[in-house]
Amino acid sequence: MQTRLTIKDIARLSGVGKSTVSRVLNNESGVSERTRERVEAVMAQYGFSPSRSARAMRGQSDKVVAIIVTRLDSLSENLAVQTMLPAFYAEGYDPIMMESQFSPELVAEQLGMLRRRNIDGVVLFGFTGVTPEMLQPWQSSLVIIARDAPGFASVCYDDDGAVQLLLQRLYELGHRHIGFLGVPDSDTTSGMRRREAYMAFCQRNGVTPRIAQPGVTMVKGYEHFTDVLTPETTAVVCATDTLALGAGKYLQEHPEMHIQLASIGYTPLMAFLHPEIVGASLGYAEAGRRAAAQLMGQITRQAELKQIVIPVTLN
Amino acid sequence: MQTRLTIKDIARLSGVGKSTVSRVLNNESGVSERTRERVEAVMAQYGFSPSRSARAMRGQSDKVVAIIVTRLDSLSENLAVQTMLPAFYAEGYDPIMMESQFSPELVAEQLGMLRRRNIDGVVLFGFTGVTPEMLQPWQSSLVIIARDAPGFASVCYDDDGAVQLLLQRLYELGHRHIGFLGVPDSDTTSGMRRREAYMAFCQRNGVTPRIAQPGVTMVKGYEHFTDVLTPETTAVVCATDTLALGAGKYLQEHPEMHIQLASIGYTPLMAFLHPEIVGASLGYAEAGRRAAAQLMGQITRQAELKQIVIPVTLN
DNA sequence: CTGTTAGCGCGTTCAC
DNA sequence: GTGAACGCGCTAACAG
Repeated sequence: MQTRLTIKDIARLSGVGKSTVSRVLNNESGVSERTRERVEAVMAQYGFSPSRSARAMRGQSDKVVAIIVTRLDSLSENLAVQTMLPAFYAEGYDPIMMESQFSPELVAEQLGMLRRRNIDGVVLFGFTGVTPEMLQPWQSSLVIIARDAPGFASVCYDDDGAVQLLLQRLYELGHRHIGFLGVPDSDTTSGMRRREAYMAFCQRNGVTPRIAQPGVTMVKGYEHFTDVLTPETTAVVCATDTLALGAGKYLQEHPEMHIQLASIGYTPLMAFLHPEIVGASLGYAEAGRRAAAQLMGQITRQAELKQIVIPVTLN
Repeated sequence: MQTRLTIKDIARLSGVGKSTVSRVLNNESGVSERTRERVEAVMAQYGFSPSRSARAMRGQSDKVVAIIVTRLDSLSENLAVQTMLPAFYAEGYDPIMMESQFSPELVAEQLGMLRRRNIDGVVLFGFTGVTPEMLQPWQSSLVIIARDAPGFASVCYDDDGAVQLLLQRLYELGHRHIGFLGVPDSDTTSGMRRREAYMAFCQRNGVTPRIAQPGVTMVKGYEHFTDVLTPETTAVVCATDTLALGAGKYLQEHPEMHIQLASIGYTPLMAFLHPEIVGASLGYAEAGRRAAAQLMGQITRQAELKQIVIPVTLN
């Protein structure tokens, strides 16, 4: 591997000083149009690109951000990451990935390591157990997704709106006895918040609530589907698509039941297996875009720490 | 943010010279036990960690590797990445992620960018269209997964073995008329290779082959499932779990058919939806581990470019 | 407008 | 064994 050429070489090759090359590189003013063009031509010709490490050492930033997902095989998070990556690359930032596995301790450790590495920013997929304290050092260079924390930038999903949207649709379709298959309250957003939104709707519309919060897995959805059924029940809202898959399997095995399912989260898999389900999309892709944009704003322009809520859409 | 302390500070604080600290840092010999301990104590006390950028500038390596997945939402690839990440972190390497979206052009572009960035190594999830030529510059610091290329290190799945294992099992179960629902030959491994393995088995065992290769999606599996059926057919092998999900749905809607499904790839989703399916696991997690180990070996110890094949297991 | 100079934090000779 | 000096590629301050 031949030694890469440096800013000095470019300077020599284009007959100028190093600092002029540096100025051109950073689009600084104070360089005549002619020299700028000449230098740029030489750089292009030799395919020159400055050493990241050297710049990082002078400035502060090594232009690296971290994305901490809860689980690499979480479909929803992947959809968000998918839109994040190009956004980061477009700004010249390298995204490194980590997996928190829903462990607050692991996150604390990872954040520590990232701080020592002098990383520029972090996108963290939140979950129950991450406390504002552990995020404190990152306040100005962190965006948290799926959770909000006071004083931090965040991109959240509209749990409340999603539940309302689904219930309203079911209501319009004539359903008056609607059960709710949910996640335990220990999960703030997908658990408690969605349940509360359901209860609020019931109260407003004189619907008798019927709730079960068995867990997060397909199996739980399958086994506890009947928990939310009364003889009058004609529809059930599932708090997550995973639960909905469980419920869907139960219904498939009981074709006589004719219960309308609704679900927060609508994946291609669900569209294929259960096209009849009414689904609400939380806008993962959009969340990724917004999170990346927000973080870049904070890093490069001290943008204010906004709390963003992604609008829901019905499928 | 207060200015981080440097090797110089540590030197001053422990009453030695910079180079001694440097030696301790790199575990070099030629430092008395006493001073080493003293310096290490100081480093620990102040939580010192050397600047990556500065080291990168001196040596070659910035200790960054890239992982190029085809799609972020590919479950199989995620399982491999999941085991890769800790392996990289354990060696002090930061893994940055990219998505190729099955586009050879994109990969070429990404590899170019990575080369300019002076990245240490790449794990590439292969697919049809990536040519050895574009990988050439990376020969010594690349591991390709799911494809093999002559002269490159690779970690491959045992397509042949998986098909054989499944067919053999079905055969043992008494099935003699077994169809094959596959992926088009344009995909070398999951398409052609698996089909050929099927045909070879049929030939050896006097089974009449019955093949369809409609595509890769669930919908294709669903719509073309009947293509591989004859009145005698009692079992069907699906080349991928995605196809199997499609076929499974078809069977669920036709409970009278009683056809035994078998599939390459066995996910929790499938275990839940279709526990009756005979599945072969390709060993994604193991592949991730091996790939990371192989790459680290190549980078740090010029390990030879091995072509690794992960053994299949039956579920 | 442009070239020169001085470091950034670290690794690497060299002398001591 | 250990420290002082030098330079990596780049940016920032200062001269011209």
